[in-house]
Amino acid sequence: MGEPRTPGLRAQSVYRALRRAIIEQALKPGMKLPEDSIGEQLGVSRTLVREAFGRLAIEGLVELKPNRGASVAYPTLEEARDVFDVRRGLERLVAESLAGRLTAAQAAELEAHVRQEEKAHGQDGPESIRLSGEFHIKLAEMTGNALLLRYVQEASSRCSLILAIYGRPHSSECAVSEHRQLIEALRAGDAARAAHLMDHHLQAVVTRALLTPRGERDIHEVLAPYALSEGLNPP
Amino acid sequence: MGEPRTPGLRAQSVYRALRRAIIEQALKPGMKLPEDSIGEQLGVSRTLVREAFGRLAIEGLVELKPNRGASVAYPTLEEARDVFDVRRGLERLVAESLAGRLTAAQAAELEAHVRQEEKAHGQDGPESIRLSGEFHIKLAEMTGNALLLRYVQEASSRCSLILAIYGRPHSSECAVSEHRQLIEALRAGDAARAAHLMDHHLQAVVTRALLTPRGERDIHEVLAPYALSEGLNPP
DNA sequence: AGAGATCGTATTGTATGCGATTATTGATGA
DNA sequence: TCATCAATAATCGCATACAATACGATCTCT
Repeated sequence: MGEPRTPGLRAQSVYRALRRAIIEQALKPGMKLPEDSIGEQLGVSRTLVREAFGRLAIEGLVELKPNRGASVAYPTLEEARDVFDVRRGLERLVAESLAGRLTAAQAAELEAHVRQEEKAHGQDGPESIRLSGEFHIKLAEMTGNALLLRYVQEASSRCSLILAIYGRPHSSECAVSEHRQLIEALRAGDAARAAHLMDHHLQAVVTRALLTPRGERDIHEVLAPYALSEGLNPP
Repeated sequence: MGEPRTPGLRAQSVYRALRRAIIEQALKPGMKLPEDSIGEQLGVSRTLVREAFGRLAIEGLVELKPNRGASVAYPTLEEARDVFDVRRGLERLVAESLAGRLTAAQAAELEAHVRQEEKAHGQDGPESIRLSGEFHIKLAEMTGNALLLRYVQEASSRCSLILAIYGRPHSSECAVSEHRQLIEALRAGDAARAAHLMDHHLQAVVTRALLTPRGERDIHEVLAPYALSEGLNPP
């Protein structure tokens, strides 16, 4: 009836739904994802759910183990570092591509966005995080490079997952002032400075947010300190 | 009987087979890929073929149009530029990550590889192209960054496809001397110089190889000049 | 009581089937 | 002769069906 009859669209919908659910932590890292129940929940067959899992696995949002099904990814700290490193490289490229090539309209849009960020800075609900993420996506879009955009989006969503696991509770991720400086450098056409700013900005995000591992993966890691404090000797 | 009984492995095999076939141009850009016949050819059902198509589509090696099925991707020149730009950014990151961190064994491996390239330089069969591609993959592997490796591989295979379409017939892609210089900079731990060399190396690849569009997408473009020369007036 | 074997159930991997959409070919009329 | 159109065949999107595997509970034997 009201269902989308367009082919391939339902597959896309399933993918997007799961993606959002993971990023917003409705589905928590490590959580099991049975094909059956999810398909039922979403009103599609396992086929489409599997298809979505495939894409999400490639993007690093779900883990896919043979004969054991899918679960929300739980990146290790090492993987987290890798992702941030790549993201820095990609976004530096964004900055370089954009330096001196921003139209007036684009610059205005970015500044409007930053003003929004500033407004949302007080309450640190998910709003603030979402906005600072979108700033980077907007920049990537403005390069006009579709592949670059895709990679930045991918890295960005993985970062969300990572911060959900290892991030400090109330780290407001991106400092608004850093975004402002960046825009200024882009306007001035100073590619080197823009790249440098972006690099340090993302570096700062890491050190601000990604230091304290909280919430551990499995019993082992959780209990290890207790065992030690009792003089036990776990394998 | 001899078939892989391991689950998920056949899916992987289909993906790899198609991927290789595309990169080696056994399947030419633009070629239609019917699920049925390919599955039959490979001895699997359409399901697995579709799965492979999905991955390949994400990687930009096949195009997937709704209700029209899959075909080998035929990147536009603009997309080609995008891919090369991103690749440059990624490999620059590779160079920076590796500078001053190469073990003796790694350096030796790279030099051995370059010697092989030199040897194969005379005959410019697919051997030479494969080797110069593998050099870059090897570098990415040595960073130990799995995501970076994946992106470089992806960009690299897309570049193969692009060069197959737009590349000059006998451009030996990578100059061996440039690879040598790069290794030297990495050894010396000069990150800036290594990044710079990599950047210009890839830039050089583009200008050397990617200038003349040859081989057109469809009947239209192929026949247009003939039509004109005969005074015909196609729409 | 505890370790190990056995069976049942849940879930995955892959194939197949059905309806829908698109391409193609042959027929018809201007 | 060329364009238009209808019927047929090919192909796709998705759901379902079936086989294989893994997990858990019970049962047995020591």
